[in-house]
Amino acid sequence: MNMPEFLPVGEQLDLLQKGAAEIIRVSDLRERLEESRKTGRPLRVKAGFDPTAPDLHLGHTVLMRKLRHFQQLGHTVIFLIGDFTSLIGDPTGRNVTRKPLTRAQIDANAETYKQQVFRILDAEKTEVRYNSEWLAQLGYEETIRLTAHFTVSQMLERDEFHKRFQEEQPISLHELLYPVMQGYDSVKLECDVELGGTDQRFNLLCGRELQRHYGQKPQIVLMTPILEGLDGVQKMSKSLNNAIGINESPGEMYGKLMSISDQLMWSYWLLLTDLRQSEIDALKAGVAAGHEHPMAVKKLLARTIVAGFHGEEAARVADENWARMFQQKEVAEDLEEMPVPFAAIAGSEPNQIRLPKLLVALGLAASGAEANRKIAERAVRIDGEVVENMTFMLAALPARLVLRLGKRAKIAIIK
RNA sequence: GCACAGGUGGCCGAGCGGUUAAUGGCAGCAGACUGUAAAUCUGCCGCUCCUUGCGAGCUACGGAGGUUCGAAUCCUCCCCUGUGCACCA
Repeated sequence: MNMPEFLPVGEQLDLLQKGAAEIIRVSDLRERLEESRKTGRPLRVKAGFDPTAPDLHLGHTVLMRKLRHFQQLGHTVIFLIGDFTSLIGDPTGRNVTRKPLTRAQIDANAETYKQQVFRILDAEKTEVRYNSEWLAQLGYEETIRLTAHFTVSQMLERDEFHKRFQEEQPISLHELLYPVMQGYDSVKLECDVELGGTDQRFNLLCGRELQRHYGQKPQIVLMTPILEGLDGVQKMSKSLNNAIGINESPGEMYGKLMSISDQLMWSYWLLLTDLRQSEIDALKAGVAAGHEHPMAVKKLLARTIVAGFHGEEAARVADENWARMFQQKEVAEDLEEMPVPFAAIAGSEPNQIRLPKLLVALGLAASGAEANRKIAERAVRIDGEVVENMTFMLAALPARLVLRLGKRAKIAIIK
């Protein structure tokens, strides 16, 4: 009989508490960890994900990293895919109720989700579950019993609902059911711990409530902070256009990380790297005292995070390219090349091309009208030279042009 | 179901018959300055076309019709949201 070995509880807590916004409650977690160590039973730790937006960004990884910490300590991590929830249509996000996804979309999204998640979690040690396993079978009768555990005013206490109610914004009835369903997941999975962002607070607590009703010990709730996006103000989100996707190229990731403010850098260190709190504090003190240049510390941050997703070598290259492009104002070595058929951008004369069309084809401008404006604003360069005209004469055909609009640049191969 | 208040560009929010692609603010993009930072200042900020001009055309103020030389603005119907009423007749 060999029981799994667990680290002393104090050490486990140390890792688990790093970067956690709130734990309800720490004393319960300590107790549960002690019990687990004594009996050799790993804790069951759940986090749920709705496979609605299959592209993960660094904001999601804050939670994933915390899950990994549990995994590293030998506990069981349950990656719960909220397929049933998204089948109905996820109401989060206070504007419109999202349109329900089809089964095929959900499956496809769940697949890409898993691929991305397992860049952080150990696939072998992760229990993947779908909440349709039990939710799809719930009849109306059982649903009524479930919802009877909560009152309307309890539900309206949830900040999101409360706010909408105050602002006279619509709240659909089914949206009130979400916390209930999520809580029921915890019951079915017999969770010891559930992780979520601080925005999930209400839902997480519903799990505790329901577990009590079902005679289970209420789960411990660990909330991770919401990572601020590149603007340093709003939460990182793809739709707010302030996100760094985990599938982005090393160069883009590095560049975006360098664009964050000095102040924001510290929470990125805390939430996105494995550096210990004491080490972060030391860096911070160094910057404050003036022996460390903030840019150097930020470069190290960017390099560390990029290395985590793409490896040391890619991070080194990204680092060099960034310096070349922005510090020495040259063109990076590995700019993306894009083939563009001449016919699509041809002007009225032979070998003449229309630049707005080229910029759109390269994805540097969203529309021809925008490209026009940017050229007029002298924001576009070809091979380093500011563009003065809307058209450009090619010397020969195939041509290779380095196009730059603001901080982004691409190489067009025109055939 | 009835009554009332609303539905304007990514968001908030003016305009309530005519130089209105539609005042402001936020967000965004670019330029200057920098450490590609942040802050600040300046410009831009519906789409298409070219002869890039203070050019031409198209589309837009929930939807569909209508009135008018002319409508985001007036009328009709419809859709959507919020609030109130609802029993004791």
